[in-house]
Amino acid sequence: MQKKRAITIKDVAAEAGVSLQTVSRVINKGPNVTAGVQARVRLAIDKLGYVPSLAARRLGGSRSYLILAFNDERPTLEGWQSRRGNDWVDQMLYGGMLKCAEHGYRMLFELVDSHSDQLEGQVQAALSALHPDGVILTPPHSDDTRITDLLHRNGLIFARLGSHRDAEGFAVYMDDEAAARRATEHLLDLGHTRIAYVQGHPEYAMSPDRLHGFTSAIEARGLKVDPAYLQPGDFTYEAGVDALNMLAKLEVPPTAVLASSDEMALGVLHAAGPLGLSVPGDLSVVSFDDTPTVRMSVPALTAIRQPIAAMTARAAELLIQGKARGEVANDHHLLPFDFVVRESTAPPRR
Amino acid sequence: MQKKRAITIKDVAAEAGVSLQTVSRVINKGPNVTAGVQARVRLAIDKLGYVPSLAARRLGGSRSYLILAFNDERPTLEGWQSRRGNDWVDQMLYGGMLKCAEHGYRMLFELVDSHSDQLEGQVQAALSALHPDGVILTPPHSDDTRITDLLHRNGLIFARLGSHRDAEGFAVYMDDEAAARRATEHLLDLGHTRIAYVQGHPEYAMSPDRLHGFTSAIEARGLKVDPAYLQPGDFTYEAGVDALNMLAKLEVPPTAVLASSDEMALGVLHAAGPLGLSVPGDLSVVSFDDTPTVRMSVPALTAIRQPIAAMTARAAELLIQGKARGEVANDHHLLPFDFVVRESTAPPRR
DNA sequence: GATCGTCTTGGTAACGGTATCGCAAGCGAA
DNA sequence: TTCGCTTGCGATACCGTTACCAAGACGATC
Repeated sequence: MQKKRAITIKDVAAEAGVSLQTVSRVINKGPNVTAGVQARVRLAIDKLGYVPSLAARRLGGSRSYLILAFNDERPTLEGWQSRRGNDWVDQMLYGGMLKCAEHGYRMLFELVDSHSDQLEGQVQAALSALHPDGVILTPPHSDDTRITDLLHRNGLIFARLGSHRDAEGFAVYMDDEAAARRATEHLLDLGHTRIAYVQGHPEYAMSPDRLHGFTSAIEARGLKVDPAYLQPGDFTYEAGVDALNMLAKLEVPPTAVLASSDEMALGVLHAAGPLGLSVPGDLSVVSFDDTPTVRMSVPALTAIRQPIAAMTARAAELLIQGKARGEVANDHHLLPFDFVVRESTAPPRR
Repeated sequence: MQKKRAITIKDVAAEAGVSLQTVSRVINKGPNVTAGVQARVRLAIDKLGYVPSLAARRLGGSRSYLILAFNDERPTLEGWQSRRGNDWVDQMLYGGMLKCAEHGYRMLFELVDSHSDQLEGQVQAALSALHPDGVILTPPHSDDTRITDLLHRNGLIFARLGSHRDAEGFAVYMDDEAAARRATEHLLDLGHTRIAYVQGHPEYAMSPDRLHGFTSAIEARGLKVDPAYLQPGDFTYEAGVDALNMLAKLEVPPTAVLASSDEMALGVLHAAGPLGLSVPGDLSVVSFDDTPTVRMSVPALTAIRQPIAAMTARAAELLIQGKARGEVANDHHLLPFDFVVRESTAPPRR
C-alpha cells in the first residue's frame, strides 16, 4: 500500500490562501482573526479533513494536549490472570475521554506499583517521555508524597482522586464519611442494631473517614460500636470472606455488614452461603463503590455509588482549564455520591 | 514553582562528550558504536535520568512509539452510570502495557461507537492526531471493513482481536468453537442432556463459531439440539435474565445453560432465584470470558477463560516488530483458552 | 495631515529528536 | 603503495506546529 502523505497545516494554508500562522490561530481559537478569513480556513480544514498532529503541537508549543493518569498496579503471586479487576480504569476512561475530547486532549494510563522502590523513577520516566499537561492520581497514589512532590518539582498540575487531604493539587473526592454514615443509617433504619464493618486498606486515605462515618452513625442512635464488629480489610475479595468467617464465630454475630469495597462485599456474600446465612434474610450487606458488576451479583447489592467517571471528568476539566490559565490552584472539589438500594438489605429476622 | 528545563539529548551528548547523533544511535540500538563510547553514553543517560521525548521521536523519525486501541463504546439510555462494564479495557491495559514498555512504546485507548455514522471520521481523526505505529481492534470493530479499509488506506498495520476471519491485519484469537465444545462436553460429562445455549450478539464474528461448537458437541453424543434451547442474546445481563425466563417456561426445561458471556451468565444466575431454581442443584451454568468479577459471583461461575491480556500482549508484540521490520504480514495467531471449573456446575438432579 | 495605537496578518526561529550524508580512520587485496 | 570498502562518528536538514516579532492596514486623535 502506498503510504499517503499526511495532511499538514501547510496544505490547509495553501487551500485557504493564508499563512500557516493564521491557520494556527484559527485552530487555537486565537483572537484577531476576521470572520471572513476564519470561515475560509475552517472550510479548508473540513474539506481536507485536517487534524493537527499532537506530537508537533507538543513540540512546537507549550502544551502537549495529554493528561496522564497513574493507577495502582497490584501484582499478585499468580500474575495478571487472577489479579484484582480494576474497574476504575474502565470508568475513568469513559469519564475522562468525553471531557478530554471536548478540548482536543487525550488521556492515557500508566500503571505503577505503589510498593515498588522504583516508583519515582517510573513516574519520572513517564513524565519525561510524555510531558503531560496534567496528571490524575488515583488512590493510593493520591496521597503519596513521593509522587506529589515529584510532580510539583516538575512544575505539573495534578488532581488527586478520592483524597480529601489538604495538599498540593486539586482534591476531587466524595464525602466518604457522609457516605458511610448514610449506608449505616440505612441499616439502622431497617432495624439492625448489630452492624459490622469491614474496613478498607489502611494505606488509603478514605479508610479512616469511612470508619468514622460508620461509628458516628451508630453512636448517634445511642448504640455502642462493638470492637469485634470492626474487621480489618484491604479491599480484596478474600478479606471479605475472612471477615465474615470471623464475624460468624462471635457469640452474638451481626445481622448486617457494611463493606468498604464492592469486592469485599462480594466476599461476604460468598462466605454467607457455606455458613448457612441467607442474604438478606439472615444478613444484610451493603457495599462501597458500586462498580458495574455488583449490580449483577446475586442478590444485587445495595451500595454507595462512588462517582468515578464524574470525578475523572471533573479532574480532566480542572487540569485542562488550569493549564490554559496557567494557574496552580489547589482546592477541593466535592462530588455527590449516590446510595442505591437493591436486594441485599432487609429488616433483621426477629 | 520554577519550571525546570527538561533534560534533552543535547545534555547527554555534552555529558558524555559525544555528538547528538551518537547518543541517538545508542538509544536506538543502532550499529557501529564502540563498546567504550556506548558505555560512556549509557552512563551519562543514567546519571542525568534522560528519557527521550515521544513527541520529538515521532516528529523527527518514522515511528511514533504509539499503539492505539479502538474499543467499542456502548452508550445506554441511562448514560455511563449504568453502562455495561467493559472489562476488556482493564485487561487490555494490563496485557499491553508490559509488552509496550519493553520496547519503549505506549498504548492508548479510543472509544468509538460502532453504530455511529461518524465512525470513520472519528477513527481517522484519532489516526491523524496520533499517527500510531499500529492499531489494535476489539470486537466488533475487528471485523468492521469500514475500519479495516481505513487503516489499510492509511498504510497502518493492525491486529484484530477475537477475529478468526481471513482478512487484512493480524488475527489474534482463541478457538471459540473448541471452547464452546469444551464447555458443552463438560456439561455432557456431568450427565446433562438438556442443555440450553444463550447466544452472543449476532454482530460479533465469534458468535456463529461458538454456536457451532455447542451444537457439534451435542450431536457428537448422538443427541439432538432442541431449537427452543437456543436463546438469542446480545452479551448483556438483561439478555441472560430474559433467556432463562423463557427457558423456564418450556414444558421440558433445560438442566444446564451455557452463556456466551459472563454478563449473560450472571443474568441467568440472577433469574434463577425467583424461578425457584438453585444453582448448581437445579441448574448448571457455564459462562464465557471469565472476566475477573465472575470469580466472585455466588456461586462462583465455571467458565471459559478468554485470554484477553495475553491476546493484547501478543498483538502489541506483533505490531511493534512488524513496524520495525516494515512488514505488512497478515496471519493468524491462535492463543489457548482455559476452562475453569468452579461452583456453578454439577450433575443434574435425578 | 501627521502621529499613534490597535487590529490583522505574515515571516522566522525554535522545539527535540531522527535520517541522511559526509568524512576520516582502519584494513585487506591488487 | 594505492585503491576501495567497511566502520565509527559528526554535521546538517527536516519533521509539523507554536511563539515571537515585525509589518502593513486602518481608524482615531491632535
